[in-house]
Parts: sequence; structure tokens; C-alpha cells
Amino acid sequence: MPESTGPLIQLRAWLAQRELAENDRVPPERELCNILGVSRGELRKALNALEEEGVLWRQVGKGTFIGVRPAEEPDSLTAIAARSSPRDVMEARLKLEPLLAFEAALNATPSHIEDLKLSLTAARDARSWRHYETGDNRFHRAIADAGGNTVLTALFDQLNAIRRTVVWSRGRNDTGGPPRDHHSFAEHEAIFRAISGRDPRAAKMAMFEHLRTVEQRLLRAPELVE
Amino acid sequence: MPESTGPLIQLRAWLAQRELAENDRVPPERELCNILGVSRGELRKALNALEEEGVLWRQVGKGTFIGVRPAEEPDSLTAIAARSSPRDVMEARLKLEPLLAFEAALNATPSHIEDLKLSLTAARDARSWRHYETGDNRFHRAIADAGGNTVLTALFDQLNAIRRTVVWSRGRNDTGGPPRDHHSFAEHEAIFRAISGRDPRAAKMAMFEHLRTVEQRLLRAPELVE
DNA sequence: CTATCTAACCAATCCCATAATGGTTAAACC
DNA sequence: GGTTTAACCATTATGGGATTGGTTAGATAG
Repeated sequence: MPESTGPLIQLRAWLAQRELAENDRVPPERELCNILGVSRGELRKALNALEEEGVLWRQVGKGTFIGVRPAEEPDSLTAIAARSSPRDVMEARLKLEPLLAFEAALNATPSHIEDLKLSLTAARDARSWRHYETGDNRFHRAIADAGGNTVLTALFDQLNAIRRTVVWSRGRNDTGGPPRDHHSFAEHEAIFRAISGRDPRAAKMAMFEHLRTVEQRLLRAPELVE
Repeated sequence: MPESTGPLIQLRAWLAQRELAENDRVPPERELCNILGVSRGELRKALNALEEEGVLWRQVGKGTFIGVRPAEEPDSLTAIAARSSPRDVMEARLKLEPLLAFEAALNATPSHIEDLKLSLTAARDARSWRHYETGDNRFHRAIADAGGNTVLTALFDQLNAIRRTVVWSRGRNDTGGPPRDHHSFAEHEAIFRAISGRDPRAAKMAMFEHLRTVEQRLLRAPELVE
């Protein structure tokens, strides 16, 4: 039998008639059988062919859709955090965040600079470690944001979420707040000066040095993360 | 009234009696009212205090739990991809993947090297662009894996998923396969040699150069991603 | 008058039974 | 031998009802 009369051609014609957009839904197989007047087995052969070509994709319990199968979501945060050590997290920060500082110095807008400044003072004036951590988080996040690359910012968010989950049992006693001469303050200000002064290499270096001292502190006293 | 008889102390005692593990569930407020013989308003004041201290966290519709509130999951892939351009993705790759190649040269095990080799030949012998892409993906993924840092590998997976979503409408015609002299082959092999030869700086540089040519190709012909 | 208690309501979440869907198998039927 | 049909299976979607923290208004002491 020539293919020009087969169910495949019939299905192709039906799909072409409807103007199908990406991710649009194709009627379920049982309906399509009645519509085209074809047995389900024959229909499925045709659908298999089209799926092989990449014009549609199917999933049990979900349906048949036009286009290419969407990328599966990577492992969840908790799954990643479960198999990661604080050491892994610290190493990743040492690799990624200096780059972000470099980019921030290149691309930060005055609005970004202002946000950085506010985060700095928020961390310095914190009355408790909890508030300090909020300010510190905001500072590092603002640097990532200032880079202007949505993907890199998203990667930072991912890393940050992993970090919080991994070191989530730190149990620091929340009496008092960070001392006025906490090492981070001067380091944060050095980073800020480099970024607002548009000096990418200095920003990268300052961030690296900052994270190195954080790492040292982490190794000596695991409950004092930063 | 001295606090030693207040609901807060009562609640603290009850929680101490039960030996509460992290993430354990505490009975719903309405039950706890009956258990402690306290009105719900008073109980909620005590719970508010404990939540402020960070010993428990609550969520509407979910319950009350011991410990600190788990980190919220960052935006989903599709949300990130929606506000990212192929340029953003390419830039992020240029920043991240050379680092991964550097780490791979430092930490790759013989098993990793073997996997890299297999991915290389799989991409070279691909009969279709589809198969080539599978091999290429596997090669880059194997490099990330060889670095030995689970967090960095997770970040690569995230970036890769974003990339696939962003350039998901490339619509390359899948006739034939990559030519024998496709630019990637020599570049991939250069990266492989640097990694298996334990030369981190050469690996980093080779990866950077590879992605630069990919970028050039992307700018000239957006439908030919790699 | 102030503070507390009670009851009801709200929005978010969970829970479970039911239906829908792609994938598979076996017998009936040309 | 190949096709059709019907029935099953595992996964996913869906919808209604129950649960839970959060809020409010009126009742109830003190």
C-alpha cells in the first residue's frame, strides 16, 4: 500500500489543517481514532513516526503535545544539598562569586550601586546575627543582580539556596549581634569600593579574599559561618 | 503574672518533654489548645515567640514544624528561561564552563577520562545532528562531573537545562549529520587532551576557545547552535 | 475599659477518590 | 499474518472535602 493513503498521511493532513502552535495539545488517541476513522493501533504507529521526527511528544497520563519535549527539571535543591558538603558549597562560592563581582563592576547601574550601599549599612547596623545575615545575603545577591545577566543571577540564587540548606543546622546562639569590627565589614566595603569604582579585577580579587576569610572561619569554627 | 506560669513556659515544657527532632511536626494549634488547656489566642502568642526565636516555623495549610524554615525553591527553569536571551546563556557558559574544565583537569579519575573518551567518539560518529547533540551534551556534562564538586555539577545542570529551553526553537533540519571536519571535533579533542594530561590552565583555555567559536557561530547563524 | 476567650471565617495546603491518558497485551477477526 | 477491538496497567490530572495557620468580630469576664 502506498503511504499516500496510510494513516500517517491522514494524520499529517489533519495536523496541518489545524494550525498547531508549539506546546499545543493534540486530542487524546481514543478521540483521534474516531476523528480519523482509524484503529488505535494504526494511529499509534503514525504517532510514533511523528514523535521520532520530533514534531510532537507524548507522556503517559498527560497527553500528546506539539513540539519538542521540554527539558526535565534538574534535581531538587534538597536532593543536591543532601549529597553536598559545606566544603563543596564553599568551593563553588569561591569559583562563582568572584566572577559575579567582576561582572558587577562592569555593568552595575547607579540603582544597583545604591542597593549595594543600603545592604552594606543594613548588615553593619544589624542588632542580631539574624538581621546581619539578611543584610549579608542581600549584599551578595545585589552583586549578582548588578552583573546584569539573568542566567548568572539564577545560578547564584541556586547556589545560595543550596548553601542555606547545607549549613542549615548551624545553631548559632543569637545573643547580641556581630561586633563592630567583624571581619566582613571591611571586606564588604572593599568589594563595594571596587564595584562602584568600576574596577572589575579589584572587585574579583576583593570578593575572592573575602570568601577566603569566610572559608578560614568556617574551617576553624563550623558554627560561625560568616 | 510571672512568666513561669504563662503559656509560653507551659509550651516550652511540653516541647521539651517530647524529644523533638529537626523537621518534626508539632500538633495543630486546635489540638495543642486542648492538650495544654490554653486558649488559642494565648497559645498563638507563645508560638509566635518560639517562631521568632527560630525554634519552629509555621505555614498556613501545612502545619507547625521544629527547626528553621527550609529555603524556598528558586524560580523554575521555564521562568528563568523566559526572561533570558541566548546571549545571556552563552555568556554564562563562557564564564562557568572553563572553570569546570580547570577543575576536571585537577580531579578527574580514570573512570571520568574514559567517559569523556566515549562521549567524544559518540559525537564524532553521530549519524544525525540529534545524535551529535546527545554526545556533545554528554561530553560537557562529563567534564562538569569530573570536577568532583557536586554543587558545581548541579549548577552546570541548571545552566544546561536553561540553555536547552532557551534555544528550544532552533528548528535545525535534521538531514545528514555533522561533517567530518566540524569545528567542534578538534576543539573537543584539545579539551580532552588537556584534561587527561592534567593541565588545568590548558583545559580552561581550550574550553574558552571552544565556546568562543560556538558563540561566533551562534551570532552568524542562530539556527546552528553548535 | 482592657484583656481574654470563643466562634466563625479565610486562604493555602493536603488528601483521597475518580477520571483521563499513553502504553501494553490478548483474544477475535478478517 | 496482520488488523481490530477490548480490556488492563502505570502515570498524571482533577476536583471536592478536610485540615491548618492566620484573622476578625462579638461575647465574656476582671
